[in-house]
Parts: sequence; C-alpha cells; structure tokens
Amino acid sequence: MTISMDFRPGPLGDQDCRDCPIRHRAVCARCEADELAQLEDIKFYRTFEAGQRIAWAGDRMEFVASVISGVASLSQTMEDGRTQMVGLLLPSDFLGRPGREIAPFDIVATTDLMVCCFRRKPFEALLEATPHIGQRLLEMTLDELDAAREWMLLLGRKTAREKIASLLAIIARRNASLQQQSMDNGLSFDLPLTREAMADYLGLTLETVSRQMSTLKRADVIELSGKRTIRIPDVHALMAETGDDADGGVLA
Amino acid sequence: MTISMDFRPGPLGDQDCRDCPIRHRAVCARCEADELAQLEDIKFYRTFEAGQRIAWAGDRMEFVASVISGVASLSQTMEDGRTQMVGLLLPSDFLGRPGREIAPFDIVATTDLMVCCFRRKPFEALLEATPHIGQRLLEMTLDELDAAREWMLLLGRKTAREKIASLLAIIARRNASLQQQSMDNGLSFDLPLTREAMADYLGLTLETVSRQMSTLKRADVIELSGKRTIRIPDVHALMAETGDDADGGVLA
DNA sequence: AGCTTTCATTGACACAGATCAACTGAGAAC
DNA sequence: GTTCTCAGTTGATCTGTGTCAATGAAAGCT
Repeated sequence: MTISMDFRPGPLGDQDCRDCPIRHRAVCARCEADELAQLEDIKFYRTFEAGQRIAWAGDRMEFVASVISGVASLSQTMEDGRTQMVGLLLPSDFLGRPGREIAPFDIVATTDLMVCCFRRKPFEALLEATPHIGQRLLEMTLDELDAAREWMLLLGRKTAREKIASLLAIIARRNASLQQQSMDNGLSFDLPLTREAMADYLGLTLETVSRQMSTLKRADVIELSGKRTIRIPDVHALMAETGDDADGGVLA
Repeated sequence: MTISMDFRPGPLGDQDCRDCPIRHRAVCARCEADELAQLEDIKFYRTFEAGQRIAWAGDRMEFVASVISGVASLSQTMEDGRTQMVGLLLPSDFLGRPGREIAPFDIVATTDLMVCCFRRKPFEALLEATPHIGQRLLEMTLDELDAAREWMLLLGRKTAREKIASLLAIIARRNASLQQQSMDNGLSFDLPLTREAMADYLGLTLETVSRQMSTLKRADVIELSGKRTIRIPDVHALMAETGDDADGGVLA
C-alpha cells in the first residue's frame, strides 16, 4: 500500500478530483462534473502516520472521509482488553457514517494514511440533494456488508491456517486490482499489518499468527523477505488453503 | 415471534399497508402516502413454513422482501459442510439486495414466516425514482453493518458462555421492543432457533450450546420450560454474562 | 400401543489454539 | 560501540471447545 507518487495534495484541498486515484471507486464514483464540483467545494485532505489514532470509540466525529492511500482499521475492545478488528479500510473505502455523530469503534491508521474528508453536516446535506452520492454509498455499504459476512464465516468456522491464507488472499487481491499487476509470476506485496493487527483481524493470538505464517512458509505457499514483504509464488496454491470454493472469483 | 393475529393478508396483496405491523420500521418507513401507493401496487405476500428453504446460494432471486413476522436466516456453507449463519432476519428486516440477481447465501425460514415481496425489477426502478426508499434502505443497511460488526466481536473473541448470553440478550431485546413488554418481572420469550441454528449463529457446536444453556440454567440466569420457552428473571444478570459494557443500551 | 423421527442432553476423550516464557534480530538512541 | 526497544519467532504446557457416542423426551404415524 504505497502512497501514490503523483498525488500529493496540500492541506487545502487544492488538488483536482479528476487526478484522484480513487475517483472512480469511491463515494464520488457516480458523480457528474457538476456534482463533483459541489463535493470538491467541501473536501479537504488529511494525513495520519502509521499507528496514529483517528478516533476512540465514543468520540465525536466531525467528518466522514474516503481513504485515498494507506490502510485504516476499525476495532472493538472489551473491558478486559480483548480486541477484535471489525473493519479494514483500504483505498477507496468510506470512513464514518452519515447521520451519526459518535464513532462506535476505535479508528486507527495502521499504515501512513491519506484521506479525503468532508465535514459531516455539509456532506449529509449533499447526500439528501444528490441521489448519485446516496446510491453509490448504498452500493458500497452493501458490498461492505457482504465482506463482513464472509469475515463472519472466517471468524466462526475457519482454522487458524485457513484464516491466515484468507487474509493474505484478501490483501493480495485488493493490491493486485489496485495496481493492475500481472500475476503470471506470482504476486508480491507488503503486508500493511503487524502480527498483532493480523491476530486482531482473525480472532487469534499473535503467537498463533506467527506460527501459521511459519508453517505456510515451510509449505512453500508464501515466501517472506524481511517480516513484511510477501511473495505468493502460486496464487492457486494459496487459494486452496483458504477453505473457500476453488474459484470464488478470479483475482483482479 | 408470533404471527400477529390481526394481519392475515390473502396471497394477492389485498391488505392495506396502513394496517401493516412493520409499516414504520421497514424499507417503506419514510414513504408518504403517494409513494406507499406505488409500493402497494407491486407488493405481494408470501408465507413459508418453518424449515422451508427460500433460496440456495447461487439461486436467482426474483424478488426482494420485508419480513413481516417470523424469522429467516442467511447462512454460508463450506465444501466440507461447516456452516456459519451470517444474517438473522427478524420482523421489519429487509431480505435480498437490489441490483443483484444471484443469492450469495442460503436463505431459510427458521420459523413460520410471512414476507411482503416486491419483484426485483420494479422495486429497483422505484428505488431510483423514490429517494425516501433509498434513504431508508441505506439507513437499514448501515444498521445491519453495525450489527454484523458486533457479531464479529462475538465470533472472534467471546467465550461460549458469553456467546450464548449475547444471543439470548439480542433476541430478548428485539422481542421486547416489538411487543412493548414490560420487563419488571423479567422477560419471557420463545426461542425461534433450534440448538443447531444457535450453534451456526455462534460459531459453536450444538453440544457446546446445549452444555452452556444447562450451565446458565444451573446459575439461575435463565429458566427453561420445555426446550424453547425461556424466562430471564433478571435482565441485568444476563447482560453481565454477555461480556459487553454494563449499559450497552437499555432494553427497548 | 408401539415405532420412528427429531431435537436435546450428557459423558469421555482429543486436540487446536491460548497462555506463559525465553530468545532473536533490527533499528534507534545514546 | 553499547544498550534499549520493538516486532517477531519458537518452545512447553494448559484448557476450552470439538468430536464421538450413548441416552432421553416429545411428537407424529400406523
């Protein structure tokens, strides 16, 4: 998840939406030129450093936003400290909920992060006035609900090994589609998560994550250079480890 | 989840929406009289018996629908038979997804079920034309996403005992709010799920569900008459077993 | 009544993953 | 160069839940 080199807006939102790398995938995807201009009026950019907290559960949220680059996560923590990640926001994903002031989850930048923000109130007004935004948001929310449901299958029924393989497949897929990478010689990418964040995503402990990464490496399903750089020599071999149906959608 | 006694439409949709028990909670909640009339034109009622399958994953869905009474569930099954429930649809919940022909999950009536159906194509047209429907659907979908995320915490991090208590609390809450029941002397309700369905919801085996029900009974957190009728003598005692924050929203 | 089917309970044992703990390697700070 | 810290790995052991199997109880059928 590298920050794209050709999109470096200043803090004032002075960058043209037409050059935006997520222009055709984010909430604004369906907007016509005039609608886009209205969004452009109320947008501003913000960046967060890896590890920085964007909001605590219970905080007031003054904005909603689209992720431009980097990764953010939503998580819930129980009183005794048990933590479960409940959302992983990759570029083009939408952060926040119109019509709600209070964040129900902790929101953290897990890598360096750039987001395109809209103050909540003006955005809500625009949502009422501009059907294309609401329609796209509905579509994205339904997609997220589908993803949440696959995630529920993972949490409830998959083995530790299947969980790891599934997570790697999800990130590899998103990464490949974003970068239009060919997968003839396998795929490479940087894991945007620590072992602990992976554990929180998968409902495991970090020790189990580490052990399963090691066994997948020993089984030649993955190759590691350093701790975070991963190569998948054979995508089908990885898919076979996820427990999902053979061809649950081709990569890309 | 009893079928309301005063709403017995024939199969032709000849019942007036104004008498509908879910009129102000379902997708149609925000509709004005004229918008409601348009929905009324394309609606029809269907009933399913307990255990009946509404669709298999991969089936073509010709309609979307609102649950009027009873309970339906969405579940995913892996090739080797492991099953995870990923959605529990109670009265007023919406079934199906506009813009998608193919059901991604198995859909089953877990109790006797009555639904208010709309053929998909006309409903999609109405969705484009009637902002109030799209707005309400967005709101409901966002709520479902929140519920899915709480469910993820349950699946990933809660113990078997906490899982059971959480499920009972969810059903008790929905039931109480539907029936305006006072909870001064505890709450009673009929479990609309078999032990196996509970296990599929919670990511457990049915044996573990049965054991934990027994231990909660022995701890006087719940009382059982027959297998399915449950009384919660002290709602706070149940809440304390869920692992959630003390006052995660008062019942009702 | 007797039989079958379905749903639920309970017991004995196994095992995947958690827990507790020691250790490694790579930076960063001094 | 030395020390400290942080992320990750690996080992030993424990335990909650799964697995396999027997039994019970209620409902429907002939």
